[in-house]
Amino acid sequence: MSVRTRFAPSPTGFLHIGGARTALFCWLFARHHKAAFILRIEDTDEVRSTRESVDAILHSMNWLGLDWDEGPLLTKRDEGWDEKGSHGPYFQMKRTEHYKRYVKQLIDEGKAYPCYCTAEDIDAMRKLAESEKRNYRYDRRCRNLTADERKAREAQGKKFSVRFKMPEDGETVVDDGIRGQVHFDNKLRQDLVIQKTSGVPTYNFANVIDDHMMEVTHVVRGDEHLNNTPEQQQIYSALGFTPPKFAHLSMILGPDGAKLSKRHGATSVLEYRDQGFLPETMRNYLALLGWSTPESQQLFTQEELVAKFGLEGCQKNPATFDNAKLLWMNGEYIRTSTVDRLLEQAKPFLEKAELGSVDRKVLSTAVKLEQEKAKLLSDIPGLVEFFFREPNYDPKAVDKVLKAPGADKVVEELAVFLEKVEPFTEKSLEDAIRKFCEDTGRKTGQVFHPIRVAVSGKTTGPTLFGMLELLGKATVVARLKSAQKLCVQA
RNA sequence: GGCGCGUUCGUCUAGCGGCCUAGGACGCUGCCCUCUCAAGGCAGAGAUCAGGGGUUCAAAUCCCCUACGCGCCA
Repeated sequence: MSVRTRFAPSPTGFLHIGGARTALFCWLFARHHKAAFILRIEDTDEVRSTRESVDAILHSMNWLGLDWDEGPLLTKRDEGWDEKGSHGPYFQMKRTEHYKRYVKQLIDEGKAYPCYCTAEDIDAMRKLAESEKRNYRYDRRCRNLTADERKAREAQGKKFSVRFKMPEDGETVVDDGIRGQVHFDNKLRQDLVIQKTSGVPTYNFANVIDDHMMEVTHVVRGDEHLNNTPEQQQIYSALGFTPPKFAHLSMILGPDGAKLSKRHGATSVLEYRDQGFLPETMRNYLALLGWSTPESQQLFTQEELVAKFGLEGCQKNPATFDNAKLLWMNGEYIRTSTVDRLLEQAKPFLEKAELGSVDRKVLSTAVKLEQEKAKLLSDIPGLVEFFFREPNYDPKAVDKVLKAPGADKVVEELAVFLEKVEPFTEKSLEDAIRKFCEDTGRKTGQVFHPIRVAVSGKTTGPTLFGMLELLGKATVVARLKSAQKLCVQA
């Protein structure tokens, strides 16, 4: 049988880092096994589900390069999303008839039952248990009602939820792909609600029906679902379905050890994009959060990731998200990226800095000169800006370098000297300026630094002569001249 | 509170009974390279493997208990 797997997010918010990590692992698992990868939207939370969230999830996955074989299409139309795949629909709210059918089947077979207890009833039971210092567990008072008793309640117009009958003894063993066998004592389990009074199925039920109907063979999901798995497995067998293989991923924690959340700063995938991270960085970094190879390899191409990924390498304990390492990795990817790709990825940032329509060739060379310094795509505009407009003189740089003794003379003399350098290229500039140092008896540092600051406004920057060449003679000379007034000591 | 999961450098991790005086990566420190900044190279600090009991000739690795963290249910 062919392998099929899925990612099944609830559209109750943007795709956060934890969700993205789960999506990535599902996707890697699928691609590694050449399996079908399904994207299913679990929108049964009528209150919190939004269309914006669906959109955000779709676009986040698309940005990360996680493509799916079945599920909603990326672009939304007025009436919703078109879908692809033969096992749809892929929105749970479009599948309610199936859930109802199976709920009915379970009731008819005596494997589930209507429960007429109201929220108040449940609350009272809970309070009582608390006052008696007992653990609350639904007392199953509706489990064995006779047909007449049910009729009577319905005649009173009582609404009901539907509960699944858990076995009263024995144990349920979950054979987890990451954790191994996990044993659960059936006695201690609840009769899970599978359909709410609204008629909408609960997560744990819809999930089972869909995974079965979509012929999912492997479920890779977050740790928070491990505790629901015994109930789900019992539902599978009550329905005569073969359960899929489960694998539960550990959680991702914030720097303080608590589950990663909004108060830790950026948590949405798209926020990382907007900060200037490359999708390949996110993919690579997230893959390393809870997964590793025996060699502890750090950097992977997309293909390597797919080829090497496996559940064996997955960590059981939660991982803390580390921004410093993420940043390092992004620098790594920026450095090894082609300039063209960088330009394309940095486009929104360049446009924002009004460098969107600047000479492409100059920009390309400027980016190449500065590439190794950028940690974020959003660093790029600031690094190349001075090639296109008058520099912002950093006061510290001016104080330290231009106001240094003798700097004024250097700047003044060079404005004249560089006028004569021909051709105005990196190589001949270096030769000429070095010779200038020699002839005037100056150390190279005494000359190089003032030029740099006069021309770029900063003490840091790319290789001096390459920078001068790109700037061009006219600009260089003009800036040296205008910088002379900055050299005057107060 | 019950149940479940987890615990190796600050962080991500390697390790599946002897190769461990615990390896790699990020970060940190220093040196080298050098026109600055980066990048790169080299070196270094950093983990009594949560604690305690076993099992074994031998345990980070197997078993038990405790502590702590997290999750689910309530």
